[in-house]
Amino acid sequence: MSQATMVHDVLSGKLAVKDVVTLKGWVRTKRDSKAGLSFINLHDGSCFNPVQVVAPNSLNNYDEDVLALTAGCSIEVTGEVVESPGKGQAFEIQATEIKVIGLVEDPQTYPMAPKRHSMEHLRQYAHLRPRTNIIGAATRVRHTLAQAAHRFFHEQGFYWITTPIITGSDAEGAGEMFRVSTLDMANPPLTDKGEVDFSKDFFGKETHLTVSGQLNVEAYCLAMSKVYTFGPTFRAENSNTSRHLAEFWMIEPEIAFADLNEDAQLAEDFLKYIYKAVLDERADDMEFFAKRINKEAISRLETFINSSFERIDYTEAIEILKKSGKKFEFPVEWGLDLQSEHERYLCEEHVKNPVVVTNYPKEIKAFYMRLNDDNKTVAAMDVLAPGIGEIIGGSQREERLDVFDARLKELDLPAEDYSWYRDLRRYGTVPHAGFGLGFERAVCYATGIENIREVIPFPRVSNNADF
RNA sequence: UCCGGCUUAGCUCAGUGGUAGAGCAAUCGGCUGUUAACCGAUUGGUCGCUGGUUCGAGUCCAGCAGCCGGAGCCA
Repeated sequence: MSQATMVHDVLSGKLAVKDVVTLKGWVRTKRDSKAGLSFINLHDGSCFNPVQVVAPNSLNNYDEDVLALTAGCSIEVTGEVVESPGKGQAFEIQATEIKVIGLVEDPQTYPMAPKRHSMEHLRQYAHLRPRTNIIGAATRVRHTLAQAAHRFFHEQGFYWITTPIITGSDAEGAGEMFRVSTLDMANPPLTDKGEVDFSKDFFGKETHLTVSGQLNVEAYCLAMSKVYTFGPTFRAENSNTSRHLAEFWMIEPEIAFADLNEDAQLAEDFLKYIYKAVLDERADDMEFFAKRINKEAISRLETFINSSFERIDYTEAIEILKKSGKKFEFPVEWGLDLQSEHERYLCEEHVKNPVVVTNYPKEIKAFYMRLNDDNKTVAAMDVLAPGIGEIIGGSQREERLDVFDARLKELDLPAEDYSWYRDLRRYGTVPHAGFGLGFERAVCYATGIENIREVIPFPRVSNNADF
C-alpha cells in the first residue's frame, strides 16, 4: 500500500507548509464561490474534522468535475499545504489537481445528505453511516477503548485467552443461546423418543454460540494467573432495549489468588485506564460528543478517572433505598434483586458517580459465585454507572469443591455437566475472581450515546440481522 | 415477552372528517475566502399494508407489518 497522506497529518500540523501532498477521501460538503474557487470539505476517517480543499477554477476539469461534486463523492486531491486565511482551520490544501474516483449516483436520494439525520435513519444505512460525524467518532472511540483494554492487561501481565465461540457446554448459565447446527431442519434425524438426534450433528452433540467465556477462562486463570477474554458473545434473549444486543463484545478478566476486593479494584483501575486513554487520544471526537450528544461527556469522564468508586454492600444498599423516601415502582426488600430504578437511584442520585454494589443474596446470583461466611450472600459485585446502569458484573468464584457441590445440589444442577469445571477445584484449587464488562456499554458511557446500536458497526438484535 | 407511542416528499416533521404543507436536501440562478454559508426559484406524494364506518378518510375503527421508547432479562 502506498504511503498516502491522511487528513489527520495535515490538520495536526505534522506536515510543513508548502509540502505537496496527495489526499484521498470523500466529500462531506462543497461550497462554490464566484470569486473563482470552490471549498471542499474532505474526510477520510483519520480524525474528526475534515480538511478544507481549495479548488481554483483554473483547474482544467473545474467546470465538468469540481462543480459536479456532491456529498459522498470520492476524490483524489493533490496540492500544497498552506496556512488557511479563513477562520475555522489552521491549515488547508490549495489544490493543483483533483481526480474524481467515484461520483454519487443520485445526489437527491443519497441517504447521507449533508443535514441532520435521525439515529433510526442512520441505522437503516449501517453500510453508509460510518461516513457521518457521529458514527465516525464513535468508531474511533471504540477502537481506542479496545486498544487501551488490551494495553492495560498487557502492561499488568495478563494473557489474552481466546475462548471458544462455539460451545458444547450447556452450563454457562447466562441466558438463552443460539443453536449451532448443520442438521437439515426440515428433516432432522430423530431418536427412539422422537427427539432431534444431535449425536448425528456436526459436533456429535448439541452446540451453541457462547454466552460467556468465563468458565473456560477460569481454566487458564488456574495456570496462567492473570488472564482475560475479549471477544464476541451471543444472547438469544428477546430483549428490546437500548442497552442490549444479541451479539456483543465482552471483556472478562480473571485473576488467581484474589478475592472480591481485588476484583473490584481491578475493575476500577481498568475502567479508569481506558477512559483516560479516550480523553488523551480522542480529544477531537470527545469535543463533538460533548457539544452534540451529552454536555457532560467529557466532564463526567474526568470526574470518573479522578475519584474512587464508592463501594456499597447490598444489605447497605437496601437500607439506603428504604431510607431514600423515594417512591419506587418495584419493592425494596432484602432478598429481592435491585431493579433498574434502584440501581439508577444509587449511582445517579445517591452517589452521583459509579458505584460498586457487593455481596448479594445467593438466591439471586449464579451457581459459581463464592458463598460468604454468613451462608446467605455470595461474593458478587455489580458496577453501576450513571446513565447506563450495570456496566460490569463480577464475582469471586467458589473454589471449595464441597461447597460448590452443595450449591449444585441446592440448585438441582447435575454435577456431571460440570466435570471439567469441578476438576479445577479438585487439582490445585485457589481463590480466584473476575468480572464481565459489556464492551458496547463501555463505549456508550464514553461517548454519551444512549442507544447501544449506535456504538457497534452492524448491530444484531431480535428481528434484525441486516447487512 | 409485556406496556405505550409512531408510520405523510430523499430526510425531519406539521396537517381541527371537506382541494397535500413547511424546513432541510437535491436542481437552477444570484452573491460571497466560504465554514452543515446566505438570498431567490424549481422539482419532488399510492399519506405503511388490508379491510371497515361515512356523501366524503392522511384524519375515525379493526387487523397486520415495521420502527421507537419504557419494563423484564442481563453485559
